Amino acid sequence: MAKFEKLKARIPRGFVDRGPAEIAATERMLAAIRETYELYGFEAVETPFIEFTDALGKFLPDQDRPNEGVFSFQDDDEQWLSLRYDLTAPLARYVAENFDALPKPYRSYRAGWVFRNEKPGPGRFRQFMQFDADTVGAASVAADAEICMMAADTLERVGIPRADFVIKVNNRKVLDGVLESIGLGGEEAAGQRLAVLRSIDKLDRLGPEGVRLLLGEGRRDESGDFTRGAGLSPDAIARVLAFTSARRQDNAPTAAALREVVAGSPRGEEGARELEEIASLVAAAGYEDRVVIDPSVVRGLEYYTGPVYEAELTMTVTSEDGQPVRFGSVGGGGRYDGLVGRFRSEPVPATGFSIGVSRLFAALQAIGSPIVSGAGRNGPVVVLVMDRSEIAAYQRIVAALRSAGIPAELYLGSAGMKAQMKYADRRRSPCAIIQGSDERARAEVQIKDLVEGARAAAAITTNKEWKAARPAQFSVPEDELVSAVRDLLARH
RNA sequence: GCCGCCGUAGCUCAGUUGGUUAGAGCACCAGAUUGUGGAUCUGGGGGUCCCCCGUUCGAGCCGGGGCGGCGGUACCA
Repeated sequence: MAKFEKLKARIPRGFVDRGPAEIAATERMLAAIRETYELYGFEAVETPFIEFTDALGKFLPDQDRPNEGVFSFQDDDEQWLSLRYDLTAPLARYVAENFDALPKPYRSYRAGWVFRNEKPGPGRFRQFMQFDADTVGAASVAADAEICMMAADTLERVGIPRADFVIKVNNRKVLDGVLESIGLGGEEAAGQRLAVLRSIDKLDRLGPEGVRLLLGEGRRDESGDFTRGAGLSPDAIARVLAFTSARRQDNAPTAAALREVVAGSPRGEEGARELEEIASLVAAAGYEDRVVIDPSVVRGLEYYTGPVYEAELTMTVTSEDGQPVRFGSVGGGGRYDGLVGRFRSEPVPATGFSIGVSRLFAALQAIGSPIVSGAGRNGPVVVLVMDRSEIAAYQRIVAALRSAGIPAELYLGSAGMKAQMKYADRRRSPCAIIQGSDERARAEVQIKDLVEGARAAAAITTNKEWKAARPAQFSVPEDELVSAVRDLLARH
């Protein structure tokens, strides 16, 4: 009866639990990213998970669908609050609110969880972590170039070889120039412009032919679903596709080709000039092999106003089931000159970059980067309980280990010795401490080296032998316990 | 949102044309060993066969609806 009323233990979809191994590995990766950002002179800042909904640039939720895309709720004074869905909008709020107190340009980084109320997919969750760095108050493309180079350094620092990634750079102004040239310049074409940008954004997944369909009439996918196209003429489609494939062997010829494509559009020409400048800064610093102008990069977000970047992993890895897997983008960013200005009367230029922590982590695991695949840490030394009446004595042993800085715990369960050994094994304990009445009478303790013991077990076949051998177990006087354990830890 | 595939033990799955009390491997627990993690052997716990309705003498299996998972696609401020 009561059985059927039990709550079912389950996690909401799009959310995941993480165990100690993954947490430790992620911490190592985050530390490497942080070191790189700090090397470039960025400083930490932290903002809360929750902001006023309007500060995030989101329209207020309406009655029918209060959580469309973002998790939102009303405070007791009726004001709408939301869980942040990226780290950029909260930064803009922070900078605007503390404008006078911050040095300009303001260079800051932050890592944190963000939330999106969307359908989860492979590698897409409703809670995930981003690690951002932004420069606020610098209009110069030198700031953009620096962010790109830092992104490259970061990927290298976490263990991705130079040959296996590329930081792609494009410029929204150039895109605008192209759109202008095919007659999509005016206000009334805004919707169509967006459709074109979205189509281009799918180049890596659908290829030029898929994008051609999306730019024109529309496309039917394998599942039979139909996506309406942008409705461009064949001529306009050809121009857009020509633009996206304008990438050349090196940055200089690519920039020259782009300048040609946007000739006549002042905004487009400005964008091309900016890309040329970024290219020369990148070349001067020796990053021209990793930071590459690529006109196919768009980035879906509307708030970008100038250069946009995307960090892409180029290597293929074979997955568990033998399928080749491409990782693609693990981060991106761009210039968003209008975002802080929403809160202030004067315009505030800003540019920044965001790493998708979970995706980068998955990629690092797949390529076996030592930063995430290093052997799991040892657990604590486990002190076994042989006589329940002697708990105080065991507690003294644990305390002695702890005060020597050695992680240790008293077994607090109720099982017998065999189960306690299994417990220690499962905790990845380096050793177990055993003191029964015999040892106590002699003021000794047994130390069982579980790491060495596991090694010895391989050669033992019968249980009788195993028991008789008591591999890797030795006895020491109580007052030598700490130094003996310390020696043991030093060996493993 | 739309399209497709799939829901049987903690996990991976088997389950005959609809027919008694639904199985296996792994995992878990215990014993063989008053006090020793592996291996081996023996035993044990664990299932509203996703849910509801229907067809039937009888449903894990057939039909309808729902829910959930996975994949694709769209959206992603």
